[in-house]
Order: sequence, then structure tokens, then C-alpha cells
Amino acid sequence: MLKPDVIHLHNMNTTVIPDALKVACSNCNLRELCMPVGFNQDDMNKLDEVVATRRRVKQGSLLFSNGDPFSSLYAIRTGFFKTSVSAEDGREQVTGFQMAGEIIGLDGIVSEHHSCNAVALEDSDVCVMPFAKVEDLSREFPVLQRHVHKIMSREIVRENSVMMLLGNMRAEERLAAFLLNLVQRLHARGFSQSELVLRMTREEIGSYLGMKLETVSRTFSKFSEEGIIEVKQRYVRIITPDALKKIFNPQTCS
Amino acid sequence: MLKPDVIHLHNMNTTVIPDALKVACSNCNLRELCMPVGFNQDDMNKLDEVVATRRRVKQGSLLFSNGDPFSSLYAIRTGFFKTSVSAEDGREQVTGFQMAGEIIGLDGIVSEHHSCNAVALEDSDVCVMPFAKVEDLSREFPVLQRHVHKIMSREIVRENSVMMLLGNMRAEERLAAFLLNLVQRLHARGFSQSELVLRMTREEIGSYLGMKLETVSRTFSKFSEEGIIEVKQRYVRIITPDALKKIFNPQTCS
DNA sequence: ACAATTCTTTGACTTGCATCAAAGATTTCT
DNA sequence: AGAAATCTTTGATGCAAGTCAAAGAATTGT
Repeated sequence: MLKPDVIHLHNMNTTVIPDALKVACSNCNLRELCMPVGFNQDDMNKLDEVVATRRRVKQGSLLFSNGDPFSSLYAIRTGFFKTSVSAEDGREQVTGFQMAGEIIGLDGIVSEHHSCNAVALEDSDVCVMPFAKVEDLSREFPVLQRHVHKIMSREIVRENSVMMLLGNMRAEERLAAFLLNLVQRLHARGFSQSELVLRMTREEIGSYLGMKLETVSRTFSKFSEEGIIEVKQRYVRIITPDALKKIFNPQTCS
Repeated sequence: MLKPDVIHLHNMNTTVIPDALKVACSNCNLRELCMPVGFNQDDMNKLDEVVATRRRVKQGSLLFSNGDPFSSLYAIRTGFFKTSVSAEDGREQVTGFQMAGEIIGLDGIVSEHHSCNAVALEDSDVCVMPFAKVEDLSREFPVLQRHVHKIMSREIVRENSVMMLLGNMRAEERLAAFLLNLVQRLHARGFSQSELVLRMTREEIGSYLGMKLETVSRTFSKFSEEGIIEVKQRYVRIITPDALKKIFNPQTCS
């Protein structure tokens, strides 16, 4: 199966990466996604301190989970994660899917313990950023401080729009919004605007979108029958993006 | 009608309050809710600078709305707000209800413009905290910095649990969770653990919880018939809190 | 390479909540 | 105080998505 945007690292479950492999933010090709822009080289070198170590997380294993003491934020270097919360009775709600350049762990700040679970959906590699260090450097560099605030605000705004999806939209609208969002984020990372390989199961998509896996599958099939997308298991090609946009938001499209 | 926890201020729609009325954080009885704890008096006096002005917002009017340029966070001194996002086709999703001591406006940081609407559900009074000043003081006072981070993280965690409600719970569970959450927050402000007066309509509750106003009304009636609560329009008394908790979470209760 | 497991699709049937409708209560306006 | 507007309740009916079931496809482990 076609997996154009995957790097597979076959290692132990979750390991600290030796210094030799440590890559400084200043040289990182994801810098534009993770780090504030408009820095001179001196500042950039100091900011390299923010990343203490790197850590590999094997597919299916946890980066952190509910109840774990909070110490660090994580910037995803490669790979793909889901975050979820669980009710006492075991029901699980996927709260997000995160890809390279995105930051996870913000949930842990308030109580010093994580309140959600972060699972790698493929072998992944994260930059560990001890939060105390982030705060120290934020006090020194206003542009970093602003950046951290924006990351948190962006997450709040994202969750607002998920609430809109869950509270007001129908199954087709939810799935259309989901696909458009995923492909847009992948495109920002240099991948195709029209093709993607889903890293998550139908059940995980359903959990995120508040619907059952059967409904996800049926909705994919419906889009496919209508010629809007081509679906072959995890591979999806968007044939008519405008049709998807129209489903998501009938107003702004012809 | 009984309105134990309301202060009505009859003024113009939304006005800046003259300096004479300006109340310093250092003397504010909500300090424990808004401000970090463990401050000496000197620090506290400097922190008073964070609040530039106060502003009254009349019932039904907007504190800010989608698209407004972002400049400040707002700490609610008195009153009650709802925040909402709207889709292009006009559908509205209530994203939260906020009461005294809570902070609104965090959505505006990321794009320098607000992405939601904040409407006063009763005549309200907010402390205007210019965000640039919050950031300046945060760099000077690590404890304030940490406090701001916790407020943002708390909002992320709250939204995670709303996603759980919307994605996984049934109507009765949603309404039970909603009532328990409201009464708990009111209790933390010195009000009754068992009685409350709703500040929002059935439709607004429904929007927040992803259900129609008729379903909200029917669910209230059902709880009432079962002797769990007493409802008379906006007045609600919780008769058997354990029954509500059991509906919300069958596991942790007997 | 084969067996076991996990994931996906599709069909048949059920149900929780939405929709439509109308009356009654409360609040707001003049 | 009376009229108008808004909000709430309740009943009757419909439907989108859930549930149950089973077969087929893909992946994983040995």
C-alpha cells in the first residue's frame, strides 16, 4: 500500500534518543511550524535549549496518559498521534489527531497531571520540551512567549469548531469537514492536496466525530458512490473538493 | 422570582467605568478566582496594573464578537456570559457559560481577532486586561505567567470534556453533567449546592449540549417526575444529587 | 506461509432525538 | 395595566444514526 508520507523507525517502544541524533531547532525543517518566525541566529541558538531530548514512540504506544505527572510539552517531529479522554465507564472520546510540527501536552499544565492520552498512530519521533524551560525562555524572549500563547489559543479555537461539528452538524458534514481539515494540514506540510492515507481506523474517526464506525464507513461509501472521493480502505483521494466544501458549508460555494 | 446571586446594574449598554469606581485586584473579593495565590503586598500592587479599566455590559449585549480585533482578556466581576461560535449558514453553537471570576477572550490571541461571540446573559461588569500588559507582567512575575498558562490549559481541558459529552453521552447524561457542573461552580462562589436560577434559555442550554430546546425541556420534566430535581421555569432545585451523579456516571456512585 | 487477529463493509431492523404544532407562562414594552 | 414578544411545555409523528449481524479484506505474529 502507498504510504508516501511515512517514516518507519523500528525501535523499542519509547526510547530516549542519543545526543548524536539530537537535532537542533535551528536546523529543523519543521521550524516554521513549531517555532516563532523572525528570529536572528543568536536567539535561535539560545532557543535550541528548549528541546531537552527527543523520544521515539512506537506505533500503538502511549506518549503520556491520563494521570501521568506533567513535565513537558511535545513537538511532533515525525509521525502521527491521537489524543483522547475517557469516561469512568470506559467510553473513549478522541479529542484530536496531531501531525508533524504540532504540539501536544497542553492539557497537563493546569493540574500538573495529564488529563488525556496521547497514542502514536504510527512510529513517531517527538521533541521533549520541559515546560519549566519553555516558561523560562518565554520570559526572556517575548516572541517565544507570544508563540506559546498562540499555540494554546489555537487549540481553544480548534476545539470550539469541533464543538460546532459535534453539536450542530450531520454525519456527512462532519466527515466532509474532517477530510478537508486533514488534507489542508497535510498540504501545509508539502503533501498532496487531493490524496491522503488515513492513519486512524474508522472507529477512531467516528469517536472524534461523534458517530459510530458503521456510519463513518457508510458515509465514505456514499461520498464514493457520488463520485466525490475515491476510497480504498485507508487510502482516500478527493476527486471534487468543491463538492466536499459544499457539503460542509452550503453557503460559501456555488 | 428568587434571584439570590444577581446584582442588577441599570446602565447604558456597555460603558467604561470611571476611575472612581475602579477597584484594584488587591482588594477584590474575587482575587482568589482570578489571580494567582501566594503574593506579597508589593507584588499585588504592581499586579493591579493588569486591569486597565472596567466595563459594564448590559444584558443581551455583546462584550466582543467574531471578527473584532483582539486586544484584551476580560475577567468577569459580576454577571454571567455565554460564548458562541457561528457557522456561515447561521447555525450557532454555544461554547460555554462563564460566571464571576472566570476569564474570557482567550480565543482572540491566535489570530489577533476574536473568533467567538461573548454575550452578557445578565447585566455584567468585567475587568479589562490589555493582553500586552498581561504579557509584560507575566515576564516579570513567573507566578502570573504560570497562572495565565493554567487558565488557558483549564479551558482546553474543559473543552475536552464537552467533546466527551457531545460525542458520547445521551441527552439525560448531558443535562445531568451540565447541572452538576453549574451548581459546583456556583457553590465555589458561595452559593447554594442545591438551588440555582438558570441565566440561560432552554435553547441556549440545548445549543451548548447539542440538543434541541424541546429535548432539554422534556429531560427537565423527566428528572422532575422522577423526583431528582424540582423545576419551575428558570429555578432549579437539586433534590437528589446522587441520582444526578449516577445518571452522569453510573460507575462511581452506588 | 499460514493462522489469528483486527479492520471494513453492507444489510436489516430499532430507537433516541428532531421536527412540527399548539397552548400556556413569563417578560418586556408602551 | 394591557399588548406584544419571548420562552416553556407537551403531544404526535418522522428520520438519521445506532445496533446487531455476518462476510470479506488487510494486517500481524509465529
